[in-house]
Amino acid sequence: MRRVSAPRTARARVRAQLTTEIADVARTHLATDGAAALSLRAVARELGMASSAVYRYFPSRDDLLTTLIVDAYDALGDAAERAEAAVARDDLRGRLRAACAAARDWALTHPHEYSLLYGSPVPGYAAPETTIAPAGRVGLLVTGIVADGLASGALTPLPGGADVIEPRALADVGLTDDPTRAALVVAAWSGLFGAIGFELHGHTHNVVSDHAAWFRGVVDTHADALGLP
Amino acid sequence: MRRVSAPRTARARVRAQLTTEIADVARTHLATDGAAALSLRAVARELGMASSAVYRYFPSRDDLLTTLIVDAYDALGDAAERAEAAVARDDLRGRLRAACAAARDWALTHPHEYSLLYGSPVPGYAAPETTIAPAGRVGLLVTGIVADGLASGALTPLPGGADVIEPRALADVGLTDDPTRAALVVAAWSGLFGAIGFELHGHTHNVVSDHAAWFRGVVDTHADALGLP
DNA sequence: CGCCTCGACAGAGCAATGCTCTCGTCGGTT
DNA sequence: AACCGACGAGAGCATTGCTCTGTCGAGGCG
Repeated sequence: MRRVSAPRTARARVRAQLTTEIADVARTHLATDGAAALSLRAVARELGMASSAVYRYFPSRDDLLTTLIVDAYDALGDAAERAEAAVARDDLRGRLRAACAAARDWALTHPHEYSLLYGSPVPGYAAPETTIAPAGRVGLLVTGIVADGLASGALTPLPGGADVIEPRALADVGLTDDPTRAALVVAAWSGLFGAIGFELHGHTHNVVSDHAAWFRGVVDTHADALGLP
Repeated sequence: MRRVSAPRTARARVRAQLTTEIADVARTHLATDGAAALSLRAVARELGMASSAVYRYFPSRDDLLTTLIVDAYDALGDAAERAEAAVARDDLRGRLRAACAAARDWALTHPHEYSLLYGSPVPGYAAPETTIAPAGRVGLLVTGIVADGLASGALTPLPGGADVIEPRALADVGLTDDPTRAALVVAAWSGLFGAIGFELHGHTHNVVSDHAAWFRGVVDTHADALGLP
């Protein structure tokens, strides 16, 4: 949420304060009513200010949404990273399980925020540059687990590996010599969020009885595909 | 789209006609502008009628959306079923590949409709009963492939199988004696739409270079997990 | 210490939305 | 032929995002 690092003047300080205050109120509205119902006027009302005053802090509703999106990505990333960090480094499968379970928990506790991130994009909203870095955190986390396995020798590169993954992305995460597994990582990543989305949006209603157990199975299926011991 | 089977009177016929006409215009708006931008008034304008007149045919915007959703589910289901039907019955993996590829193609050609089905639910919109049957068609299709394999002996039931899937759903699709595989089917189903959604919503931007090949890999991973020969 | 500029805010206003209500009108039925 | 009900139009209400104009107060400069 911090917009600028050092609020020098008192003016700037109170401005930063109000900015976060607006974002906080907006976040609660988002959490209770969903993204599409997020009304700038309602936020202003709750803050006791005129709707036009909010525009001094956020040039448009989309900008407000952007900061909420970035915050949500960060919260989700934090949750997953914290859970994953608590597991022994050489327990690759355990790290994946922990990260995935934390992501699911976060999604279940923040359904509307999750939908904002991984559901249909908001109409007329084009994700700006600032969102792409936080968006990759969970993917990076999974990638890191696999990269660790390769580095320690617990995993050996898989054969094949056509040009499905961007070489640039491959190099960034140190998986240049195992592109096949990189593709599997992306598959696991998307499958993970597909499973969470299905549960969240009710597509498994009357089909899955124990969602937690089913999700664990999904994660283990991906762990098997990745060859995690 | 057909609302009632036999329009007896001329009145009923012209009514049915106008009803589908409204839905058709709404569908084009949905296809071009997305679900949230679908405006009842804009549809009425394009049809040259007062906005209030539309309410004689659809009691609310949500009802219009519901018929669009049902139609979209049916179109997606049709596409997948047609593609799958063209493959030799004993080629289980080929059938899965065909169905999945068709689903992806349909999603890429109808992104907004796809988002309406598998993206975040529209705010304040509660999916009525009528949507759940068409929604399950693609899942049923995948299930049918596995069930065929079990019936022909190409597949043998997997061990284990905790109570993760609803017994009722298990019985409905004839997978009572292979609950483990049923859970894998649901996993494949959700993973499939997770992958499509990732591609569609740009989460794999700068990561995946060849989406078609990557998607084939995802499908084959699930086919492997399901044990398809 | 006084002035003055600039940021902050409020309110009115515009175009648009979903939905309701009322009021004519025309078609099909008894 | 009379009538009843479906149909369509128009006005209206509450709401939204966003802009514009005017006013006030606090901070900086002379």
